[in-house]
Amino acid sequence: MEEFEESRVAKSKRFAKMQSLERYSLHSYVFNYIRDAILNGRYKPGDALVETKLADELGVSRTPIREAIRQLELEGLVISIPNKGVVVNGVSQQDIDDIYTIRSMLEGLAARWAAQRIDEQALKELEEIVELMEYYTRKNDFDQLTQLDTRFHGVIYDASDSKVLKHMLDNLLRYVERARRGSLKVPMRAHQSLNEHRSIFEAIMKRDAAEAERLMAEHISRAILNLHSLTEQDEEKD
Amino acid sequence: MEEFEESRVAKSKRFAKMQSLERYSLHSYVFNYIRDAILNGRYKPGDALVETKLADELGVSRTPIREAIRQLELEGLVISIPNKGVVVNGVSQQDIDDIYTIRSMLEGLAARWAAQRIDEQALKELEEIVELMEYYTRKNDFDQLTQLDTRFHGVIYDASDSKVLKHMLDNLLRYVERARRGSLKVPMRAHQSLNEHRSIFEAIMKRDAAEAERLMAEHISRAILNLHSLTEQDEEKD
DNA sequence: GCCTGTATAATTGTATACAATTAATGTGAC
DNA sequence: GTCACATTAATTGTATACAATTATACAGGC
Repeated sequence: MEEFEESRVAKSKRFAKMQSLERYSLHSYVFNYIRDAILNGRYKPGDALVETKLADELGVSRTPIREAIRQLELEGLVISIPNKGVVVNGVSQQDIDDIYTIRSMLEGLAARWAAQRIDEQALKELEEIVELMEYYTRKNDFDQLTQLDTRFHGVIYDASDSKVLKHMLDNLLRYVERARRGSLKVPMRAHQSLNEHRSIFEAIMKRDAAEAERLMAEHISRAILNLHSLTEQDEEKD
Repeated sequence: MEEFEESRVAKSKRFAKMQSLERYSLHSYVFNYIRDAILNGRYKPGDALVETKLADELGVSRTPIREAIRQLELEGLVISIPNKGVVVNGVSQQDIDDIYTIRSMLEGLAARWAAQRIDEQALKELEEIVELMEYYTRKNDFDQLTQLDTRFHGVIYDASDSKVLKHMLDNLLRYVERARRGSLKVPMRAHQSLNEHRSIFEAIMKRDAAEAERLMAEHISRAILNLHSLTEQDEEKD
């Protein structure tokens, strides 16, 4: 009896370690695991997700697996057929293109509202970010630039002061995260991107909502164009 | 032993009855139940959602409750703090306004893509819907009109041929469902709405994507304006 | 062969048991 | 009184047990 108890404790310790720093609950860990697997193409569209197999694979019980699957279902990453199972839905290139089109509109809206509502402190933060972007663009530090890009847009989301808009944009970003990472890793695009960020910042500073919206929408559209030229190059290389 | 078994069977029969025609799983039933309670204001922002209490209230175990809560969390309707609990987030009037603004953009995009991609069959279906709308507008049958409105937009979502756009619009519609129901229940608005629907249909038929987008965006914007004038009237009444 | 029904296995759906964490309650020192 | 600390209760997190449904395999009839 005693041994059994201890083995359970040891088991739970093992997970605490596995999750390392993250003290989140298992279902969020499972959610991220499966989501990444789908977004990275390890789980392919049409693949069946069997709860017991996932539970074995991740070393957890079915309960957190199910919780995660219910969330993936809502995100549209999997499709669940009651009493039968769930299959991976995946994200096609067409989906990513659509997301960028949608993002360009919604980011534009965020910039418009931000221009109307931003306070001095957030404005100052934006300015700092742009300055740091200049610095790291000169240094070709793409990791820092990607982080700053995320922060720049994040500040604007917050400044737009719309819970729902921020929520939607956060979700969309997660979908294209992988695509985004590669996007800035081209010096020319980094320079162009810097100029666009500066223009957007200036429009917001001048409280020119229409201009901020236009520039931001263009900025996102250019990002997807850049992404296309990248993948075309990759295809040529292959 | 036998009695125990039977009581369990009886219990599950009871649920089959409770859910009546719907053969969905309990978690989806719970999800809808809590979502409606939040959207209707029965559960107010800040309220704590305790799993055991909900389980008692709905006569189910904690498992489906948890699955539903995880989904509500992703929708942003509740906020979950690990190991502490979840609190209702709710949907404010500002949120609804924001959703309409976002919807006007995304519905516009859907109309644009629909104009470019719709096939003859869907076009015919749209035409039929508009004709039925004329009929029921004359008859002042608001329930039928609301249904037709849903169908009209649904056909356009499908015709836009974008999985992600359709998914997002479906979600947005759920949020404002309650607001929408009241919207058409004013004869004048119904007539105006009919004209707008006809114009949108014609633009799509002519494959005029830009015009379809513009008209649709305006259509949704007018809906929220109409909604505002309604609530103002209500406030005057009180 | 191929349909059809039937037993069996696999899988999902739900409930419950137990562990871990957090909230509350109470008790003694000062 | 109130602070600190221990104790208990309430609640969430996870695992497991069992029920219900669906898929699979197989035998017999035609």
